[in-house]
Amino acid sequence: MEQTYGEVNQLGGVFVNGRPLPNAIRLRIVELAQLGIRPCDISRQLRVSHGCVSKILARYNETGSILPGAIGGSKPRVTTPNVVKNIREYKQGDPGIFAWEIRDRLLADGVCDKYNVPSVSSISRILRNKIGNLSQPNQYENSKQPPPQSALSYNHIYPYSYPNAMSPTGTKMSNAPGVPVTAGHMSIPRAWPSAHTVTNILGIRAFMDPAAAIAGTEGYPPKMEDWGSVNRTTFPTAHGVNGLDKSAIDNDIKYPQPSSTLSSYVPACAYSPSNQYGVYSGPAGSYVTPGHHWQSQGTALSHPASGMTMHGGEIHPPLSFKHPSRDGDRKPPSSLIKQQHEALNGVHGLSLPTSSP
DNA sequence: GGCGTTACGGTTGAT
DNA sequence: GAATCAACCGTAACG
Repeated sequence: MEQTYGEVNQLGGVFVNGRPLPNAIRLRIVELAQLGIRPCDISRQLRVSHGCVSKILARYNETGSILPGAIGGSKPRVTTPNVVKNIREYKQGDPGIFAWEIRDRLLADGVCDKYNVPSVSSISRILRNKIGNLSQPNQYENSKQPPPQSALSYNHIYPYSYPNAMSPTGTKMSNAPGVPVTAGHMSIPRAWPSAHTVTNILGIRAFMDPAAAIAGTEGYPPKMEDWGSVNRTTFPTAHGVNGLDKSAIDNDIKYPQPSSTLSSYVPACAYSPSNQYGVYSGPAGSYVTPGHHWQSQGTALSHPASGMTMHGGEIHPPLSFKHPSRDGDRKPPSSLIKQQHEALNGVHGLSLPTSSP
């Protein structure tokens, strides 16, 4: 898991197949684009395939987030306790009811919508497995009832939080020594089909559920897909815990980038130790900090389409995001204004290449 | 040459 | 605990 491996793409960039680019790179792609740098030049500069640049920028424009989507997992189950409860009621009211009739009633009563209504076979299974013996106490009714889920669709935030938001017992999440542990990463609701909703990716739940945001301080490193909920306030600096940890150094080596600057708003723990590859580990970001402090910290990056505000940390004013599509005057690198170069060189230590070497 | 799209091989996490 | 499935990833190639 922690082993170092990676591949080199045609541009000489290092990547790990199947894994997202580091947040730092993703952020820089967006930043450079906001500065009016063409995607092809961003691709060359960061040594990321143009397809990837295009994808990240498209996603950013669409969702306001540069974070990767939630990898793995399954869609939320449609047989929610509420659905089961209703099915039981239907069955009790009419023992001869057919599964397809139940399905229709679930739709008609607004318990489900067309997107999350269980299939007839699912209903049959529910009837067989969960309702077949009505004398048995119901597992759901004995527990806390979930929030109302009528007409729940995949586009809603599915109550996909872990049973225990604190869940420090997550055995898979080792807390590697020397690796800063971050906060507020658990219990990110997952939504389908789009896992890229701003609220989802940015972990807005931290706003609505401060307890969840705090939960992560219990030493439960964030899943990478949970970066969005990393609470910057809990780790003042990227290397503040143990100074420069090895992973951060590795990152700088393999991704020659001015981490000293970048890490100021891309803290080290964005890639959880459990998800870090050697080539990717190190400073990464909570520049999209969902914590409730981010609006009051430093420069905020706002996304024009979503209205989302991305925490800019210590991003310099020249990096205030502009929306390229609205600038309308995207300039080729060769004609980059001096300010842009200075912004990039000064802020990121980037030496912008020109399109034609 | 730039860029959107997509096939591909890969990873991840829930079931 | 392994297998399966379905989500995601970035690259490379195509148009």
